Amino acid sequence: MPVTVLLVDDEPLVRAGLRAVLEAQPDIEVTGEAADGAAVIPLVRQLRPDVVAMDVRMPLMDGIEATRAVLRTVPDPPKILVVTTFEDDEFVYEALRAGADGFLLKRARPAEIVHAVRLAAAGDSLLFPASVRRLAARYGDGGRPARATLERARLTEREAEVLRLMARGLSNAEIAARLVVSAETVKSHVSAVLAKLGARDRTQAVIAAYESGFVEPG
Amino acid sequence: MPVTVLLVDDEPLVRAGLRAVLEAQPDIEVTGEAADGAAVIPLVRQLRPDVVAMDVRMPLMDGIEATRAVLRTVPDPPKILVVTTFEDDEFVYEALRAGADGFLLKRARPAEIVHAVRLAAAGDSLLFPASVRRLAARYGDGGRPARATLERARLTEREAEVLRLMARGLSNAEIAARLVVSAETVKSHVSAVLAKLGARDRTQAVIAAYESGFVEPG
DNA sequence: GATCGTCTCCCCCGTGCGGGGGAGGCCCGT
DNA sequence: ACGGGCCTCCCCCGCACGGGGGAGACGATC
Repeated sequence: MPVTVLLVDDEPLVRAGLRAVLEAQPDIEVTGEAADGAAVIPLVRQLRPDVVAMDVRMPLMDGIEATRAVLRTVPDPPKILVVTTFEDDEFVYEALRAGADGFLLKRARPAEIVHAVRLAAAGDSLLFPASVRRLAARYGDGGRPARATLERARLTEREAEVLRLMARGLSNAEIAARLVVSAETVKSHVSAVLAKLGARDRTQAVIAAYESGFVEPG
Repeated sequence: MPVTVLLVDDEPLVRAGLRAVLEAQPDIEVTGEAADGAAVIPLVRQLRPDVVAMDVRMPLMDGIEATRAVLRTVPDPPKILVVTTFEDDEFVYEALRAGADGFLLKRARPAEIVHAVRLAAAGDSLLFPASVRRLAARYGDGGRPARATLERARLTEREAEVLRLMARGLSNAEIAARLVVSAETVKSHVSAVLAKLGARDRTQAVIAAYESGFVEPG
């Protein structure tokens, strides 16, 4: 049986885009749409979708409020994916606390969006971008347990941290300042990252980070 | 024969939405897509669409610049509809001055979007929302540039080519070999790219390329 | 004709980067 | 208790990188 999805966004164009992307998949079915969070609860009760794609910024009731409302009042609630334009740490944490299961970045490629919906439907809540995991780890009780392991590479924790900062354009000196270690230490980590990724320089490493999904655009 | 449309927006989701809305019409055909204004001119020359749906906010080259560039360099140019999220007076007036033929508001209903495209294709340029006419009336014949628009990243053909190769991890020497020019020439282009993108080094430039959709993962 | 933008090539020069090698402290697991 | 990752820091060194200049050739535009 297919994964059923409810779309909640005040912009018809975004709804149309999500519908087009999702309905291209044989195993995903968009069973309803809503233009505001205020309309979500009755629709969820009626349609009982597996996943709700929820915009954050809506006129009457925003996505955070609506997420809280659904999770508070609906028994056996659907997975909720928050649709965002930017990775805003502030509101990402709000959504996390409200109980959202993941994010759909508007900048993401269709395949990634489809993937996120499938993951959410399967109960897998590992689809948070890096910033969310950082926040979840930092704030602790935010909701889901934080994911520490990154199986994508055999990078150590520290090396992954360094790679993330490299992928944000920081120099070795800036990374050192950020991590409060010496520049020599950063150089060691960078060299290790390059060796493990088979990259010749930091640029190739960053490319690998993007291509592997280790970091995501947006 | 159908109305042909080129979609230019850095968000794949918006492109998918426009495509879904427009292709539902038998007399409208989406013949191409681009993720940044920098890619528009060659595409317009190649596809010769009737209408271009142009986003305003794009990383490398914004919709205003791209609109100017198209109208300045392409003979018998297409009608250009600027896609906006909000009715931003600033953008609206800039777009107007750049020569845009109309607007597509993301909040608009599909029928209105379709209507706007048909009107534009028919050469009717009366499809500005009320705010635009207000502005046009207020500023009259335009006694201002006012805000000196800082030169946005407007990459030349060659620079874009170099950036693409940078984003594939090539060194200056390798790019030189690929393009059959000297390494000095490549250095010149790289410096120009860095300056235009506001990047400090090639790594930051590559990051910008990914974040803007100028290159895409996978 | 003059001007502008683009592409091409060259110089010097400082430095950030990355390789190679080594080393001490720490917490694991066996 | 011992080895093995991991993180940390240090040395030397070569070089690609990038900035700041300048300049000639070509085409398009004015």
